[in-house]
Amino acid sequence: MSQKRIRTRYAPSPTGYIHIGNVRTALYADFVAKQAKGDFLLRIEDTDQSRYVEGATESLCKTLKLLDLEPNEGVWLDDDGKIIQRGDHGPYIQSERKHIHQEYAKKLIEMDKAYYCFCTAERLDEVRKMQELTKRPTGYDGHCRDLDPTEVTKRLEAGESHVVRLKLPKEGSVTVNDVIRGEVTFDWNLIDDQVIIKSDGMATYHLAAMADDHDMEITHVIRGEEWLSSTPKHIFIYQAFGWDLPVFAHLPLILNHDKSKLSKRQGDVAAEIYLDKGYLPKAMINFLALLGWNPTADREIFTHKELIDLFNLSKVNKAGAIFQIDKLNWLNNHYLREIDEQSYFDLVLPHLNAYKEDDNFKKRVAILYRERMTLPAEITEQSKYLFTEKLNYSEVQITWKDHSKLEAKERLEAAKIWIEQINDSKEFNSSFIEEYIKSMIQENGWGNGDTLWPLRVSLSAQEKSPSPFELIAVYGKKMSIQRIDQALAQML
RNA sequence: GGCCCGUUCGUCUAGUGGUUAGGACAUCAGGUUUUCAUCCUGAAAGCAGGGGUUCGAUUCCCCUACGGGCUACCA
Repeated sequence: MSQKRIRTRYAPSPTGYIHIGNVRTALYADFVAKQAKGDFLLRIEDTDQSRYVEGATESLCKTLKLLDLEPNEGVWLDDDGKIIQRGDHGPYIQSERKHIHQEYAKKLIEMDKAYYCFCTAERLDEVRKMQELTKRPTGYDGHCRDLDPTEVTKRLEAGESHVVRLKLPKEGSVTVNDVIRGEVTFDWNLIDDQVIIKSDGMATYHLAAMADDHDMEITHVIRGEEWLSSTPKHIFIYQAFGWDLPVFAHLPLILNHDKSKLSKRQGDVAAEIYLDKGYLPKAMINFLALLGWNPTADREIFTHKELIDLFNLSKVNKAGAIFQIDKLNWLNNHYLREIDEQSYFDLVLPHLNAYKEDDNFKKRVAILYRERMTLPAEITEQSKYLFTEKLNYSEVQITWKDHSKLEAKERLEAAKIWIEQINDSKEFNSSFIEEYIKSMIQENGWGNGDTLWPLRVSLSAQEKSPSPFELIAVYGKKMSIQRIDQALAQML
C-alpha cells in the first residue's frame, strides 16, 4: 500500500462567481484532505482566455475564505487583497503553466499519442454538418491523424495555424473506476480525438488539468458528474506517461426544480448571493454537505469539523439532488440563534441603520426578532413599527374579541399605572414584567386575553407581534406609556 | 441521434435479501400561549413500471419508462 499523502484540489475557472454546486465539490475535496491530514489546494483554471473575468480570482478566494474553505496550498489572497501563490508545486495558475503543458504535448506527439492538426474551423464545420445530415455520430474525422511527418514539419515551419489532438485508440474499451459509481466502461471508437493544445498555444482542460493534477501530486480527483464521460481521455493521458492514476470521484449534480443542472436562469446559483443575503457560512456548509450525502439516519446539524470526521466519499449518492431553499432557511434560523450575541449584532444591526434610535434600543429589537427570522434583512420590515413615532391603529382591532371598548380602556389605563410602578431598572426585563403584570391582572379579577390583547396591540398596532412583556422591555417605561396613550386617544 | 449515469414520502436522505421502510424540512391537525414565533404531540405522504433469481425482494439481474450528463480550439 502506498503511503502517499492525500492531496485534493478545487480547480475553478475564474468566471466571476462560485456556483453553489462547486462549493459542494470544494467542500467534499476539503473533507477528504482534512480527514486524512493531507492538503487541499486551490488551482485556477484560466486556460480559456476568452472567458476570463477581471477580479474573479480575488472574489473567488474571498468567498472561499468566508466559507471556511481556505486551501492550505496554491492560490491565495494575502492580507492586502493581492493574489499570491504558496507551495512548492506551483505555479498554481494554469495560464502560467502554458509552457509546461506544451512540453507535455510535445512528449505525447513523440510517443505517437498525439498529433498536429491543421484543420480549419470551416472544414470542421463542414464535416459536422455532413455528419448531421447523414445522421452519423458527429466528431473529428481524423483528417490529420496520419499526416506525413515531413509535411507536418514543413507546415509547422511555414507557421500554419494548428492544434494538437490526442491520438486515441480506435478499438477496444476503457474502464473508469469511480469511487462513487464503480466501474464504467466506454468504447474507444466513440471517443473523439480531443484537442489538447489550442491554436493560441494554450492547453485545453483535458491536458492542463491532468498534467497539473499529476505535477501537483493530486491523489483524489473530485469533480462534477459532467466530467465522467471525458474521463477516458484523462486516463489515456495518465497511461501514456506511465503515471499512477488518481482516485476518481464524480459527484452527482445539483439540480433545479425541473431536475436540470442548476442554472442561473432558474434561480440563484452564485454562492456570493447567498452570503450577501445573510445566509451564514455554517448553515451553507451544513446544508450543502448533506445534499448528496448523509452520515447518519437521525441527525441534521453538523459542524464543519464533524463533517470532516464523518465524511465518506464512497457513500456519496449517485443521483442528483434538487436544491430546495426550505431546509437552508431552517438551518439558517438555527445558526442565527446559535451564534454569539456580538456576531449576531454584526449581522443584524446594519439592517436597522435607517432608524435614528440609539444602539441599545436597536440591540433590544434585534434580540426580540432573533428566533423569528430566517434572514437578517427581514428585521427591517418586521420591526418597522417599533421605530415608528406615531402608530396607526386603524387597521387593527384594539379590543379583545367581542369585548367592549370601555373594558379595553379600563385595562389600558390600569396597565399604564402598573408600568409606571415598575421602579427598579433591574426589574425591567420581560420575564419580570410578565410575572408582575399577570399578577396584577389576577388581582383585578380580569382575564389575560381581554387585558393583554389590547395592551399588546396598543404597543404594536400589529395583528401579530411579540408579547406585550417583551415589547415593554424593549420600549422602556416612557415609550410604553406613550404608546398606550396614543392608542387610548384613537379609541375615543 | 449516439454514448454514459441515475430513479426510496413534495424535497434532502437512512436503508445493502426477512424492517410496522427510519429521520429531517415543508404541509396539515392538536397542545402551550393574548396574537405571532418558539416549544411539545400527532397525522398525511415514498421504494417509477414489468419480468426474472430466491422460501422471501426497496435491496441482486434484465427490460421498459422517465430524468440527467456528455457529444467544442468551454471548463
